[in-house]
Amino acid sequence: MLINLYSKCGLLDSARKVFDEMRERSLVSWNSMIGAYTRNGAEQQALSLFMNMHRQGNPFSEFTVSSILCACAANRDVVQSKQLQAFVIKVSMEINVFIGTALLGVYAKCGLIRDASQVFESMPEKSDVTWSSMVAGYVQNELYEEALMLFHRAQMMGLEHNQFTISSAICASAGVAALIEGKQVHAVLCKTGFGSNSFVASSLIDMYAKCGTIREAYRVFSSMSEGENVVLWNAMICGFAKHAHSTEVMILFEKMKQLGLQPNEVTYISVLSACSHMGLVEKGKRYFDLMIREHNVLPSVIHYSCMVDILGRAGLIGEAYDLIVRMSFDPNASMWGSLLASCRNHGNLELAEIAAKHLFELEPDNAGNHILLSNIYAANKKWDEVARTRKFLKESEVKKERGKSWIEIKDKVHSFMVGERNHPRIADIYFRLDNLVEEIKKLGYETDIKHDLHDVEHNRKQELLRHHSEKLALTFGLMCLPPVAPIRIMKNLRICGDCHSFMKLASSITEREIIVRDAYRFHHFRNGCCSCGEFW
DNA sequence: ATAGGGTTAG
Repeated sequence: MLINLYSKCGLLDSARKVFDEMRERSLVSWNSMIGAYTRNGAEQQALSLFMNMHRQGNPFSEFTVSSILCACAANRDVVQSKQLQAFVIKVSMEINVFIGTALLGVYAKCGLIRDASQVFESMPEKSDVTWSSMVAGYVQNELYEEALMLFHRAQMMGLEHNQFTISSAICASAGVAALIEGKQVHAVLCKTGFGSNSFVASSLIDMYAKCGTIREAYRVFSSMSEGENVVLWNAMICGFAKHAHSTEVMILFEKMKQLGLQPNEVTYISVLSACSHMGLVEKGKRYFDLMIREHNVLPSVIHYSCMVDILGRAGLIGEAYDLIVRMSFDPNASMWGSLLASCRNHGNLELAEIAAKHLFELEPDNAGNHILLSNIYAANKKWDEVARTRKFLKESEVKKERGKSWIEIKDKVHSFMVGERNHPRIADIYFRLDNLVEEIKKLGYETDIKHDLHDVEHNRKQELLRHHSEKLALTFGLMCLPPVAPIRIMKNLRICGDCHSFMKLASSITEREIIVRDAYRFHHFRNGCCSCGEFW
């Protein structure tokens, strides 16, 4: 059929011309044309053609409805997806596998994951696509644990995994940053032979990088033929950037250009963020220029955000502010946040107040911004302002997110929070941590309270800082892991300066490699030094 | 004949 031939080549206009010139149109002709629009990203045309079809009194089938559901998924419209389900039930099509699968996909894409899972569980017949759609749906909604549970459930039912379920499960492992899960899925993958699939491989690279095992990520990358897939390269470059391996970022970037691969907007995000983490101002400016002039990539708000970060961290705060004002986008919270942090590090009160004013509007519930500004006031000895912030925070509902760290030991994840004593071996952990602190003090370490953002009294502050969650996780790692194993700790917030100094000294005194992933990136501590070179 | 999954991003 000509319509399908044209639509497979992406020639929608030609397909439509054939459709319009047909003297008689069967149900299949209508379905083919609607499907052609849906598959080629022309969802609105698919919908309006369906309206025409319906208005002219033509009958429709399950084929028509599943295409329409797929077209509507792109709209991510909550009300519309509910209406669609009502429609599906009205025309008694809910037991069709294709329709059920498409419907759960629509719900998942709208964020209605409970509805998606209800559709999934109530389907009398499920195909492999139904299973992979549901696993993917959980991943899209950041419910990684549930995605992995469903993946394992499929396996236990004796269903065979395909590249779709596997790549989603790998993404889920990356999402929880749990190496043990990721390795399990990788083992499943090895038995299937989908390892050369680029979707699978790029999520695998990303997973290993996010789990703190950058060498393993590189091994996967090297095992792939040097094809022309930009996403594979982006995943690897991004991994190196997260791990502060900026030399490797630059090398891979040059190598991909040599191979004739065009870096795209994602490549440049990683390259620029590598520059920002390493304090490479001139290089950053050069790449920003190269991106526009040589690779025709229009800088997005994210690229500008990276540049603001590069300039601000280097102390060029005025220049960073000018860039925010000059660009044609509305500045976002992360940009103002980056500027505010730079103002604190380089002591610029005037721009700090401007950045904070915007942040308070954009993120009224983020207590961290208020505390950051208050710290800047304190550094400038503006005690009235400090007291005002303190009072505001006490009276308002805004709370700082609590620090949490976790570590994988064998097949279990152990998590720690300041002030919480839920862990079965907590007394022992505190005892050993206090000993470690005493040892490290002999090397000249002093608890440094200026890094702490808690709004509490000073002596209490010192006590909390002493037991920050990453220190608890480290102590537990030292207690449980074999002497040569690197200690990998994950943390939900940015690591504070005190813990950073602490980790450096701890890596030297214990002769261990310590890897801490904070909210932004990885720090590799070894022999008293950190890979971030104090830029973070 | 015509239908429903998956990758990288501050």
